[in-house]
Amino acid sequence: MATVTDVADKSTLSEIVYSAVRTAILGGQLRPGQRLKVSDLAAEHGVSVNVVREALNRLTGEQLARAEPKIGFAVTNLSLEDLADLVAVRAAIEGTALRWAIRHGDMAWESQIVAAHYRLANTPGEPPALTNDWIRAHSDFHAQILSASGSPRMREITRSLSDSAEIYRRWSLSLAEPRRDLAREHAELVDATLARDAERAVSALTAHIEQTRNTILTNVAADAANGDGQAHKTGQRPVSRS
Amino acid sequence: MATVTDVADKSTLSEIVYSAVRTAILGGQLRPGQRLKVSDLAAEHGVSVNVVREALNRLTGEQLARAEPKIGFAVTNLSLEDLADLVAVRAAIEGTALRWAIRHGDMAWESQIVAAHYRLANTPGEPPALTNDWIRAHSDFHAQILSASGSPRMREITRSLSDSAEIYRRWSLSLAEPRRDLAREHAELVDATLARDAERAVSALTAHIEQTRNTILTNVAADAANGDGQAHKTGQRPVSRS
DNA sequence: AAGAAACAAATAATGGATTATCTCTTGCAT
DNA sequence: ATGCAAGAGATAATCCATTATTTGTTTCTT
Repeated sequence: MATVTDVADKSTLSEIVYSAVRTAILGGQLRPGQRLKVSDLAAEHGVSVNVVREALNRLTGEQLARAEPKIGFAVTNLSLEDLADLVAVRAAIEGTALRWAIRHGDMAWESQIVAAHYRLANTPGEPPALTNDWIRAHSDFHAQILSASGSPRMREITRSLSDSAEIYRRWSLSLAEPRRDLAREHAELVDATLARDAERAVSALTAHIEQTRNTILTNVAADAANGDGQAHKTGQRPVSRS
Repeated sequence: MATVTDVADKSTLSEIVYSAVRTAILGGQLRPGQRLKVSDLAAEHGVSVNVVREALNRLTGEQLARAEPKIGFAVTNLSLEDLADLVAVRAAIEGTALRWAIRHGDMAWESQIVAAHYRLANTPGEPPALTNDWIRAHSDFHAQILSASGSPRMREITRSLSDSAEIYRRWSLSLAEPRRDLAREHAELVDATLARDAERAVSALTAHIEQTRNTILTNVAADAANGDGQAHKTGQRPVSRS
């Protein structure tokens, strides 16, 4: 990580650290469950511990991190239960947002979808390679589709859910990726959305979201079958076995 | 506010301050848009500025407060646009949560609804009086109804939306309250929910939520008709007129 | 060998001082 | 009377030292 002094910015130091740590969490450099040591982060970013604590408290408010008194901070952990919950909630809420977008969206919105889909389809790095560029294009694609919901609060909620999904995707990065026609899934979603067919669009979105979960669950099962050796190799195992 | 040293607790000081400020925001003592002066809060709570800054950063992560670099923190502001958005989002998302609860809920859940409804119906302080006890009982009532959704994330999202609604309710506290049969609205919601009639229950919930908005909007219109004199009397006017 | 206790090292949490910036007030120019 | 600039006061943001607590290691006991 670049130290803060390398970055020309008008924000406070704590906002800079907040953004950097947030990016590191979403990007997988900071793993779910990983302890966030204030003094280490302060040294890395060249700031004092208070600045880091402020940033981590803000991430705690966003639930990307957890604060435990006297123990410190850690990246919020993953679990299979939470993944199932996330998928169900995403399908429901993003389905609603998509319906709203289809109802409210205009031509500009449609053109943004087409453009985002074009970018996604032409960005290398689709799973299992999974580059940062592809993840960003994928995120943007989904955000654009929901962007005409007309609801700032819905946008914030779906953004937060999408962030969580990204963390799960990052976590499964090191696992084998079953074959899957992502491009067809995306195209179907775009097609239904541009056709203003809410039922079909929501069905496509739901299937897409649930397929991602299935992919991760399949990977977890495969990982468990490989035994402890591989689990150790992939770092701290974030998924509860209870 | 009690100073921190008066409170016997195992939490960190910053968590104690976070809770106190959060309660003050939700309770209306800290008004929407109000500046949160770090040194004043530190003096009130008998802690250092760093502790307060940590607490305020966490509230910022939760969007109950906003941080503006070099300017400081303020309670998140209200607007008519946001109120409309909040109501639409609540109706949609709580409707989904209610459907899930009706699908998953058991006898224990039903008994909790009946109990919470009983408490609400027998707690004095219904609008326009609007006591803390009534607000708490009302909050609990709604939370219990959704509690069997089986989704921790849905619970968190609806809790956050409910908090926002409470701030809007608090803000409208000083305004006249049109007549409304709240008891009937609540009873209808309980009746439909216990009957496991999802359509009717969601319809009742939506109507209830939207009626609250209508109440607030009516109050705003009445307040505007009263002119600037009364606006000054009720303190800082939080609603944008743009 | 396993468990408990003692000790050392690392880390969390906080207070208070310092510096930078913003806000408010006063004085001057038009 | 109005607007702008300068100065004072208030506040935001950060640093660093200190204290308390947790974690890890070593030693002792059974």
